[in-house]
Parts: sequence; structure tokens; C-alpha cells
Amino acid sequence: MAYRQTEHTQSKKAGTRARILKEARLLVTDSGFSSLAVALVAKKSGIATGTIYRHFPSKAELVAEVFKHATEHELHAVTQASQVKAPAKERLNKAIETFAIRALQAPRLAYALIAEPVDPIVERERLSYRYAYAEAFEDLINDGIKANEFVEQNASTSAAALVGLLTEALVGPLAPHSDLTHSETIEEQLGERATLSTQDKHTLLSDITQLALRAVGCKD
Amino acid sequence: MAYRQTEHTQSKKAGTRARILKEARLLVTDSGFSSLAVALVAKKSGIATGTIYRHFPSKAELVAEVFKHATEHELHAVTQASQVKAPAKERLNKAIETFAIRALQAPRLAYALIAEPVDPIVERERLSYRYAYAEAFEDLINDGIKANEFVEQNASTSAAALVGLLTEALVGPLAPHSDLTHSETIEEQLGERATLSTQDKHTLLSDITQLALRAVGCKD
DNA sequence: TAAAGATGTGAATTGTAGTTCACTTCTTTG
DNA sequence: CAAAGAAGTGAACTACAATTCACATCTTTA
Repeated sequence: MAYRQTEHTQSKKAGTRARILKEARLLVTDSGFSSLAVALVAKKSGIATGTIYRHFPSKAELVAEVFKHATEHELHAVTQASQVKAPAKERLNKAIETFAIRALQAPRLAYALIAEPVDPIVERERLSYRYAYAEAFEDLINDGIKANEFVEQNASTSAAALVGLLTEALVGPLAPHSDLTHSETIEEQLGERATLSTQDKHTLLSDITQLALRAVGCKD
Repeated sequence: MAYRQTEHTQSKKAGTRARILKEARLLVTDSGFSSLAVALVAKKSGIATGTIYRHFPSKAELVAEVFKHATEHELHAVTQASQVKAPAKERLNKAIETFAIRALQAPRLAYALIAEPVDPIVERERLSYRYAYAEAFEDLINDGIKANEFVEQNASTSAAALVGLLTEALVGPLAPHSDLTHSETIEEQLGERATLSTQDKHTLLSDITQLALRAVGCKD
């Protein structure tokens, strides 16, 4: 025998893998999943196309990891924000606020994760992304019910509904202004949505939060 | 000159077009958009692939029409149900009930329209589908606010949120049992969801309705 | 430094639909 | 019925991106 992996070679390999993921994430963050082509990721990473396949068995796996990373990052922020010792109402409030503010802060990424028309391969990942959120909300809702802060309800159904409520209410405001919307005409493109002002963001956030709190039957 | 279109030739052409749409719809209704290939639609319609292109400039247009038809059909049922002369609460109730019951009755179609991982071309159509629903809900909510039945709120935001709430709460229950879910293991596939019983459907419907009514701040 | 295994390369291959088009068939009219 | 224009045909074409693979290069160990 003459060769085996050492710490050095392994960390070098891990580095390449990390760079691929990083570039893939960057692409998604500022151009969405439609720009995530294997050849492009390779180019951005300064490696050959084939090399991607030394690190990921398929594009699907790469995409899955990108999604997973973004999901965990976002979800972590939300659960973190809601894990304070406080009434369920406050915690739900914080969770929603965190979710929405982060989405409005990084709209292209949020739009990509939530609503961008994507390949079925990516869409499948999106389902698990929503599922993870739903689970977090479910726990919160259950706590609220136990504490008699929220009305009796099927926490699982409510949690899914909350995810839908949040994401759908944000889709419009998040949608990129240049393309991908349902509108065909230039008038609609221009008239329908300019970038949200800080004031608009606050209003939207407040609207959504109140909506969600009412939905879970928060007893003020 | 020697030939021009007559009533007969035109209606024959219209008939072919209609048959294409019908077969396309059938395919979607029982296998989802993933099965909607131009060649297959042609085969099912008993015509050649190229003929499709005598009636539709592109697959995208065909898909758009399928979506549009389904949308208008569903939307019509919902608006119809909610256009009774009654308090906004009753009307919203009816609208949601109609939406949900129809979805649970034709789960494959509903799943296709709402959540199936589809090609970006189709996804774009889906956005307009949701938009159409949102508009209908927006009117209802505005009526409710005016009548002092619902609390003050941004009807446009609430409407979008309602669409999300309804669709997301239904995704799980609608999802086909054989495939396309986020679960990888057989255990999850089997354990997670069997077909809903009538009882379960009623419960789900009731849960969703109450959720929605609370969300719009319905003053009981 | 030579052998062996891992990693990197990128042009060529593959696979999958959507789309085209030269040709045939059908319908109408003078 | 013959000419003209529509509509129908389906094999071939195209586009595009994922994937492969024969080859090169790098790293380690004896």
C-alpha cells in the first residue's frame, strides 16, 4: 500500500466541499435557485465541473444541502428568538417577528426559499423546509394552549396554517421586482410593488403578527 | 381564392382544441402536472404531437389554460358559495368550506394546484391561481370590516395570508400517499398519513374554519 | 522516487422533453 | 375536379443542463 488519507488531505477536501457550498449559497442568495447550475457553481468555485461530483453524488444532493443549511440557519434564528422565558404570546410574537424581519432583510433568499418557481427537485426540499417550521410552531402553540393563553385547537393543523399564513403574506412583498411575477405588462410590474420602505415593513410586520395571534386565538 | 374557414371547419377545430384541453385536464386531475407531457397529451387525444402546436403556441400556453380552467372552476364555486346575502362571517365560512371540501373531494387535483413540485413554467401559473383567490377573499374581508363584523386590518395582507393558511393546512392531508412527500423511509410513508376518514375531514374542516375566522378577527 | 490511491479536469455524452417542418390529408370554392 | 389554403402528421431537430469518463495531477508511503 502506498497512499491513504491524512488529516491534511481530508481537510483540504472538506475545504473544497465547503467552498462549493458557499458559492452555491451565494448564488441562491442573490439570484435564486434558477441560477444554480452545476457548471456555474464550479466556475464560481474555481474548479472543474466534474469536481463537483467528487463531493456531491448529484445536483439534487447539493441543492438539498444548500436548502438544509439555509433552513437550519433561519430556523435556528426563529427558535432561538422564541426560546425566551416568557408567555407563549410573546414567544410567538418573537418567532414571527424574527421570521418576517429576516425575510424582509434578505428578500431574494427568502423568496427563493418560499416561493420562487423552482425545479421539482428543489421543490421537494422546500416541503421539508416548511415542515421544519411547522414543527417549531407546533411546539409553541401547544405551550400556549397548556398555559391557557391560546384557545383549544389542533396544534398541528394550526402550525401548518401559520407557516402558510406567514409565507403567503410575505410572497408579494418579497417577490423580485424585475421578473418572475405573474404580471405580464410593464404597468403591473411598475405599479404593483416598489421596494418596501421601512415604514411599510413595520406596518406589514404588525399586520402579520396580529393576524397570527388572532389565528391561534390568543387571549389578550 | 379557393378556400376559407367556415362554421363547420372552425367548430371542428374548436372541438380538437377542446379535446386537447380535456385530456390535459384529465391527466392533471389524476396524475398531476408531472405527467403533462405534450406527446402524452397528443396520444391521449388521439392526435399527433405536432397537432398540439396548431392549437397552442407552446406547452406553457397549454398548461396555463389548464390551470386557468381549473382555477376558474374552483374559484367560481367558492365565490358562488360566498355570494349569498348573509353576514360576512357566514359568507367567509361558506367560502372556506367550499374550498376545503372540494379540495378534499378531489385531492389529486387540489394537490396539483396547490403544492405539487412542478416545473417553473407551471409554478408561475400557480402564483396567479393564488392571486385570484386572494382577490376574492379580499373583497369578503373588506365587506366584513365595513359591517363591523371583522376587526380593522389590511384586507390585502389578510387575504393573502388566508390563502396561505388554507392551502398549507391542506397540503399534508392532500398529499398523494405514494410519493412526493418529504419522507424518505417506508415507515414514515405508512405511518404519517392514511386517507382521511369522513370524521377526520369534518374535524379538519372545522379546525381550519375556526382558525380562519379567528384570523380575520371575527367578532362572534 | 516509484507505486498507489485520491482528487481534479473539462470535453464529450446522455437524457429528456419541447419544438419544428417537410409532407400528407382534408375542406372549400370557382 | 382542380387549385388553394387549413389542419394533421410524426420523425427529426434542438436546447439545455446533468452526468460521465479517460486522462492528468497531486499526496502519501515504502
